[in-house]
Amino acid sequence: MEPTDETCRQEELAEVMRRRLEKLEQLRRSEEPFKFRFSPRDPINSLQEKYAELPAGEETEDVTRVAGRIMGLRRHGKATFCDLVDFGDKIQLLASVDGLGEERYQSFGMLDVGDWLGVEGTIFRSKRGELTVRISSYELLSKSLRPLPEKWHGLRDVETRYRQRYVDLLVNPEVRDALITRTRTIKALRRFLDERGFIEVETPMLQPIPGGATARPFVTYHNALDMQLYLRVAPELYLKRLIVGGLEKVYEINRSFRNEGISIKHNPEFTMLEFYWAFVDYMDLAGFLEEMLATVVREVNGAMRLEYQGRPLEMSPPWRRVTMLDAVAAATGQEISFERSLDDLRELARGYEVPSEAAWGKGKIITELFEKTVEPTLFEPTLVMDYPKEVSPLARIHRSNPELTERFELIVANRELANAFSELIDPIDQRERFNKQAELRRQGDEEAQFVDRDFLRALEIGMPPTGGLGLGVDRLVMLLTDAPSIRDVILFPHLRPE
RNA sequence: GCGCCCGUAGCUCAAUGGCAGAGCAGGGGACUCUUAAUCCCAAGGUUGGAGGUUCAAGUCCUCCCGGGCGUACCA
Repeated sequence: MEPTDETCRQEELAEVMRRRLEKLEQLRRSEEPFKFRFSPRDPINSLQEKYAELPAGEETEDVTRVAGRIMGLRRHGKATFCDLVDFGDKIQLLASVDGLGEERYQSFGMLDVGDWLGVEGTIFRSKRGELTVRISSYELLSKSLRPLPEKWHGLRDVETRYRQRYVDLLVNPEVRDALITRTRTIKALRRFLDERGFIEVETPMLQPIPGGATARPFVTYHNALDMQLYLRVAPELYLKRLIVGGLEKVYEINRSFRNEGISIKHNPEFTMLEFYWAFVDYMDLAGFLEEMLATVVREVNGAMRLEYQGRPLEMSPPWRRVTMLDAVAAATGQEISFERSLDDLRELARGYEVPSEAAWGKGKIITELFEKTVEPTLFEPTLVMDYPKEVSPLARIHRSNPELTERFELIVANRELANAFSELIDPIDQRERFNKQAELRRQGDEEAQFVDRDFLRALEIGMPPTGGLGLGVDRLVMLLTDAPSIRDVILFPHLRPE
């Protein structure tokens, strides 16, 4: 983009901007309109706290320096009230001929809503009860050239909110609140794991073989190495290598990328927590997950009861546990087991508008039936236990049923929030599972997993019994912020270029 | 991908197929405790883009661009 062209075009289009550019030029003749610093200063929230008890109409001699963005101007001839905001906190300023003198008051009139301003003055509380700084001196810190959205209705246009998140953040406080809830959630997760001896690590996002999830990857290219690379769909296989390497408790909170459709629940890049813990199995993980989320919800939300999209959502453990087979049996009123024939199950699935593909086995059909008939009914937290082997190529075979794995998912508000299993540590079995996936891939399944020979080599070195868990952080934050869309908890959701 | 809906001034929104409007912001003026300040005046538009139907299109039709929701794939 050519800045001059863009500026000229704007000049023709927007009178507001043309006038501000003129002001800027005029200012440049007497001062630098983009200052280097304004320090020291008092944060506005600290002043609001310090003077919370100051009664209306009461003056102080206390001198303060504050800096922030002008979010409102109310001019009354020889006095002007001004709303100044820093980090979301507001304080009122009073500029007057009395306080500034004719000349400085005159040039105060050059300021616009949106400008960054630094002032010095004394604190008082106005007759109407507003904490106010009586300005004795001020300086423009940075000139704003574009107008902000209307003060009352704000910025509503969804597209503009996503594209110009910097404006959205200024005028829609709930965006800032959601962002803060997000960082508090992630900090609470970190603290919980750190306190229990987990080590945070970072593993490759650029991977020669994308593994750890059944999903289509993004493809990219490394010039110097002349090779294709993939953006990771999960950190799983690398974290498990670390377990092999003797790091017995590891976790990573970071982005993964999946080349799939965008929806209210899906962004192409999303944040996942994955942790791996040696010597425990999936039953241990189930209890640990309950404790972890209970702790996080209590820390971030205060109470264990949330409200999500108009419905009460009780997060207190213990959560309901049900096996996938029992859940599907209950939903269909039929006995669900691997004793039934493939055709039989296929016929049943058809009855629920689940058209099964030729390559699907019994496990896949049952899982699809689950997603169609059960998942939409699970609002309160539910641990769905024992997923079929066919759809779980990295999970260990169930100790009491070879068709199943020791795997559970946590479903909350009709969506998958976490996924965990007793890890498959048998290299011979893992090789067979990879080969099966490779076969599906040859048959055209683009989401089937790749054979990762180095990962197999790691398993052959020897991996201890391990439990591993992945948690969708964005989705957890959605619950905690009552957000209908994942875009509400991601600062810059993916959009097509303007 | 597919289906439905939306796109009008900087922002928020109006306008039976019949002269494109309002509030806020911005401009000029009055005003020294206001806070959605108030009052007076003036200005602001290629109705997302390109075609078409019509005496006449913001409005109807086709295509394109962007967005939202649903659906499919998935966490």
